[in-house]
Amino acid sequence: MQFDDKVPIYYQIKNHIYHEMMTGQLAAGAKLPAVRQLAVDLTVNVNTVQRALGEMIQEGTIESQRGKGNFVTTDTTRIAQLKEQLVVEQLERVYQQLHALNLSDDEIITSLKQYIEQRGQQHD
Amino acid sequence: MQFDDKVPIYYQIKNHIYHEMMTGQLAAGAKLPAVRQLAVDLTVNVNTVQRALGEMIQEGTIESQRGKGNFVTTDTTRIAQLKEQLVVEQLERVYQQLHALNLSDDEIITSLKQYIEQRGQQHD
DNA sequence: TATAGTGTAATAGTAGAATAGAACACTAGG
DNA sequence: CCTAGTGTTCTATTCTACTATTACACTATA
Repeated sequence: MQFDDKVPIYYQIKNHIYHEMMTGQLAAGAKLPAVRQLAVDLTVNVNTVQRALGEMIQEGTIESQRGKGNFVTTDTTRIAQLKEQLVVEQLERVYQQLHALNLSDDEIITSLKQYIEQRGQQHD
Repeated sequence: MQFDDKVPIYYQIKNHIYHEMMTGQLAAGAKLPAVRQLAVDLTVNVNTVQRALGEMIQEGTIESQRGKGNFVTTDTTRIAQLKEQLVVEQLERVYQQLHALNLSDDEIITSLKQYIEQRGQQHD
């Protein structure tokens, strides 16, 4: 896996797993790959995986069963809340950053629209 | 100054200075505060300031004059390009992140609009 | 020419992230 | 009961960001 060295790997692993949860690759109640397998897949150490999972267990995002494995919570409401929270965090950050670059509210929206339009022409 | 411990301080200092350049607090050709003063203002070590400035000097964003000080480049085209680049970087990142959370192009734009609208009602 | 203000560089030490490796605890199935 | 698969924990080590401190190089000016 590709990592941005500007941000801790364990943090990026959390986002990676969130991604799979939100896209349905990891449905509610699903069993995650074994920590040692995850470590291999992500080309990362087991302890780093464990650190990421540890935080997600604290959050209630996943549930750990010793000897069995780690499982996505079956609480779909919890997952929906999590998604909303993650989206808002992203929006807050980009808004703050673009505002700091002196873009007005309208300019922020417009520039995003333009970016997506141009992107649509070139890719996908 | 407030720092996010998920990203290197020297990196956040660069953004801080970019911010002041884009908002005109640091106009083209303007002299930056002395590195030791910046260190005090940002409650950070001189070497950390120097690391941030060093990268900006490499970029051509600021110019260093030994014994005199550091100055914002007078090349306004360069500054405009930099701003465009920084904006696009932010857009790319938020697009990728929200896309990873399974939001469609339209949902991304809509959610940003909603966020800004709600924000406008509560703040400022 | 002396001094204060500036950028630059080097050293040494601290803390946190990440790694490697081993050991321990629990579960399921033969 | 044994074994394989699982999560959990611990120690030691490496690397990088950051800090603290000092010294050096250059500029302007009194």
